[in-house]
Amino acid sequence: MPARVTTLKELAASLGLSITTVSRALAGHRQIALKTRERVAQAARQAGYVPNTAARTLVSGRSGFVGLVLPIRGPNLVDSFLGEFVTGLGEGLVAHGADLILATAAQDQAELAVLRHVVESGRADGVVVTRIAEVDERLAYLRRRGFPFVAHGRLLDNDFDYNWLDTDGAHAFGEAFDMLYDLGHRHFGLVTISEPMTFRHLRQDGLAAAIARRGDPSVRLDVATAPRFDRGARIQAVNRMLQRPDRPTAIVALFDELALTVMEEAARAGLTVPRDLSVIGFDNVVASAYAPPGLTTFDASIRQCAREIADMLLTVIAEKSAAPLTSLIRPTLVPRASHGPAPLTRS
Amino acid sequence: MPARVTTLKELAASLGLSITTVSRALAGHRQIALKTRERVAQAARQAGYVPNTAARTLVSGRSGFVGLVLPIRGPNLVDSFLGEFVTGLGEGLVAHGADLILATAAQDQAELAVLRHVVESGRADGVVVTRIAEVDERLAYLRRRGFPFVAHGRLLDNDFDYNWLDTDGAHAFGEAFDMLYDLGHRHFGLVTISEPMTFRHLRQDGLAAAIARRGDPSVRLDVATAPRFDRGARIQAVNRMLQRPDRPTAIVALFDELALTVMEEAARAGLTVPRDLSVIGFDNVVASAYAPPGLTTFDASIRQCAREIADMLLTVIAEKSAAPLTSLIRPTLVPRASHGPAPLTRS
DNA sequence: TGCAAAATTTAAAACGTTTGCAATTCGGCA
DNA sequence: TGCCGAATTGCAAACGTTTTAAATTTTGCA
Repeated sequence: MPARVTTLKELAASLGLSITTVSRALAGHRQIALKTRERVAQAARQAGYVPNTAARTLVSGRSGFVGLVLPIRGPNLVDSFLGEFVTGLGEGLVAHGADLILATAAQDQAELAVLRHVVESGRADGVVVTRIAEVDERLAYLRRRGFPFVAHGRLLDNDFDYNWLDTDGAHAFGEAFDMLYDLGHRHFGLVTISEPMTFRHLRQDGLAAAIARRGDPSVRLDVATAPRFDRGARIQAVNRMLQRPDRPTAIVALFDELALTVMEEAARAGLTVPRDLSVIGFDNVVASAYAPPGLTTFDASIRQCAREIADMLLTVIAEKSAAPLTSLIRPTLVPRASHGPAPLTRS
Repeated sequence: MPARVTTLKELAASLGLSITTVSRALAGHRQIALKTRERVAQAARQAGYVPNTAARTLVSGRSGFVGLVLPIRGPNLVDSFLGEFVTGLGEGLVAHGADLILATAAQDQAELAVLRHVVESGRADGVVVTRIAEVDERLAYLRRRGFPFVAHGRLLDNDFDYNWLDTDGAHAFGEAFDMLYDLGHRHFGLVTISEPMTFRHLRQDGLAAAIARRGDPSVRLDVATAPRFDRGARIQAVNRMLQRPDRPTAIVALFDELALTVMEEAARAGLTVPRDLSVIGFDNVVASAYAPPGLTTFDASIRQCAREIADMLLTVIAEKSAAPLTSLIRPTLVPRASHGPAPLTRS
């Protein structure tokens, strides 16, 4: 109720004890008499005492925070990734009394600089790194620095060990291929992005591996690439693929947003999904359930992954053990209505 | 590059200066010789010096953080609200060198307790409060405590002054009514929630006011209410409204999620939107663009609002002036294909 | 050259907590 | 009653920074 915060000194004075004793009593040290501990706990509760984070951090070297550098985003979010991710992290952290710090990278500012600032200022005991790039200076920095972190995603080469959790996109894309192949499709399209993120390789490689496994030389794969945030270019790339006389009968998109574009453009081109064209996405964004005829996609359960990432990170922070934690989550197929048998005839 | 952080003491020692001088030089105090300031800045840059947040906070009493208590959410997020809101806050904060702290309320934990903890621990210089309830103990606490905050949303009664930013839902719902009335609709339905949030009143009152303004006694309004997170109950409530022989010809939903349910159930009941039924939502979630035939709704530009909230809060923190800041943002109509003329005949 | 004023730098306290070590109190036994 | 060890409590340092007040150096002018 008071306008000022209660401090340990005040609490100690009101109890006629030393600061040391009160501090220890609240921490539950057994060397403090049980009766004293109870008396202190009672007084602290009544006074609404909450220890000052800055002071505690300063002396203990632990802030109780985990950092996340906010991905710089385009003008419009089209999915709930960030919300789910942050919610999941929060859920995982709160179980251990930790909280989340969100550091935003300003427009002109490199994400690495923000990360460095978070780390060097001692704001956080560990960080989560998302959207892993092919050459990721953030991971290199954190490793050099010996700072606890967990990556959401992976590097392509495993030059060094680190903690990561990734969605098994390779497996999903293989599964998508197998399903489509069994439905008679032989001519495939992949819509991907030009940004150097590792997940595009992992997923594309998973697709290629599944094709190779099948060993059918009649299988063909076309690839369309466009910048992630350039909607115009994306539409162009999709249309180039759709309007060729020998267009694919099945298109796999790197993620739902691209798949939705494919469905929109297919409709505009007079194609009926899935009769003329099968489309499969990845992420299971909310809109994928609403976009007619309902997009078949994979659910990566972001929130759940984030929760596990939080757990991993807290483990890493607690015991700076050498053994790197890794986790590969298999996404689940969400079969809706955008895939079907390959069209029988083709000119 | 070093594994340990650089401290002010080390920096001072390496420069042959006192800690005081280095601190002041970095802060840009004019009393320090220009040449010294430059020399210090150079050395700090090279050493990668970043001041320790805990120490700075402890002595200055300012953490440079703004707090947000994460709304406890149901198992599945259906929109990107949180992501947009957090992004907007981050954008607003980073311009002033502030960052965001996200505190999650555990399942069984009251949001107020988490808020109290954030405030009393000195983690944050101010907080943002969302989802204002009819009787909101958080606002009461913050006011009693004299702690800087900005509310996203408003209380119904203006017993005391506080800083808020709200979307003008009342105006939007009035606008929706006017548009539908002019299209010939006379029988309206409102789908709302049972949770005691103030925005449902503000929007419903806006609708009622518009009806009253029109002064047409033939206008009729039915209201369906269901718990926010109980999908089953919501569907039931919607169907009760839809399956009455004299169902409304136009339904306004408190927000898009409800409107999407209305459209789904209407389709299931064999009704064609907008021929048989007009539907209007609020929020402009991504799915509303994809749900056939395209939901007419209002865009509240969450991200923009959040950015302004951040600005307001930083102002409040900087100058604890008495004048309360308030801002009422008018949402823009996003006309899509879910509204149209009232059906001509009715049994 | 000397002295006051201006310019520049520094010592030390403070912020609120944790913790190593020392001091005090207590109970039991001779 | 006196003493020892165990139980309990307290002193003081430390964490890294900002800031007040004071000390030191430099400059300008007689």
